[in-house]
Amino acid sequence: MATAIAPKVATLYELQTAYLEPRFRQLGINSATFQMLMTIYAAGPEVPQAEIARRLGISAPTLSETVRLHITRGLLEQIPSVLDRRRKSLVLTKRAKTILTKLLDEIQSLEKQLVKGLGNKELKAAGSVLDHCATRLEALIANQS
Amino acid sequence: MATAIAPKVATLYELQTAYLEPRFRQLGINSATFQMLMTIYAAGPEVPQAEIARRLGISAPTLSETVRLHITRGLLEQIPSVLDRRRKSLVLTKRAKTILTKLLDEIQSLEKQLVKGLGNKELKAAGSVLDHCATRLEALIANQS
DNA sequence: CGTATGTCAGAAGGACTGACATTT
DNA sequence: CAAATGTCAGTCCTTCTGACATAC
Repeated sequence: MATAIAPKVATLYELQTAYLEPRFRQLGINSATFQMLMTIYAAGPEVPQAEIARRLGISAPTLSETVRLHITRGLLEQIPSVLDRRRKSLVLTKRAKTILTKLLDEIQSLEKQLVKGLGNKELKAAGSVLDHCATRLEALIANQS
Repeated sequence: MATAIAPKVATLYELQTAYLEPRFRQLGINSATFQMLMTIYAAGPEVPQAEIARRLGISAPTLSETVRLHITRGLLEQIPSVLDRRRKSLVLTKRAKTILTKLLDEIQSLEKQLVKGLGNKELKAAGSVLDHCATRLEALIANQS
């Protein structure tokens, strides 16, 4: 069991967080904000808040509160939907997009640093193993919830 | 960049958490408690709370409060140290050790499920890649803090 | 009418900083 | 006396659940 994957993944994840967190803070956000902005951006404006909350794994009131906070910070806009007047479209401001771009650059830079010194072949092999594990786990979680 | 490691690590870590969290809860604890108990157990009784707090990355008052909480839950004992009367030794109760044993079993079971269907060779190779990345990142973080 | 959407109100958990008594 | 150890007090942030108005 010297080659156990799970603890190594946990360790590496924590290191990644430790590396990225100061960079997030320098841009005035934290990783929760980053995740929310990414999710909203990926979802597009017609996905209702309830669905965004579900994807983020938080409650609707929590997202509501967080959205309000980020509107005052100039990162989000909330526009009444024309399709369904109960809904409010969430849109990233220009400033939010700029921040997101910089963070994605940071993540790409992290990746480059990570794999420096590794061959393309072993990288691909490791990626396959991680994908395999993720697929196995997804199935496990789905089968018992 | 189709083989980027960092996001795969993040995904797998989140899946691991999603898998383990219900098992933690079933035993009446959360992952923060698990980490604390593991750290205390690994440190032994003569390591002062201040050092435990440092290893956990939390402040001394926070640990103090958490310790108090876990004493009332019957998971920790706090014994005045004979070496230094300022210090208080932290010791896991029998119940805490039982819970920890069960959780370590769960983690081992997770690992077995994860790697099912993978060869020993590719597992070892993937482990090496993860170790390599962790080492690189540790160096990066150390060099700029 | 029943359901979906977003928000308000109140409460709980977990973390921090600053001040402090005790011991080294 | 200065430093280390653990704790108290007060505060902040984040999240939750339950209740609610509005729209479908």
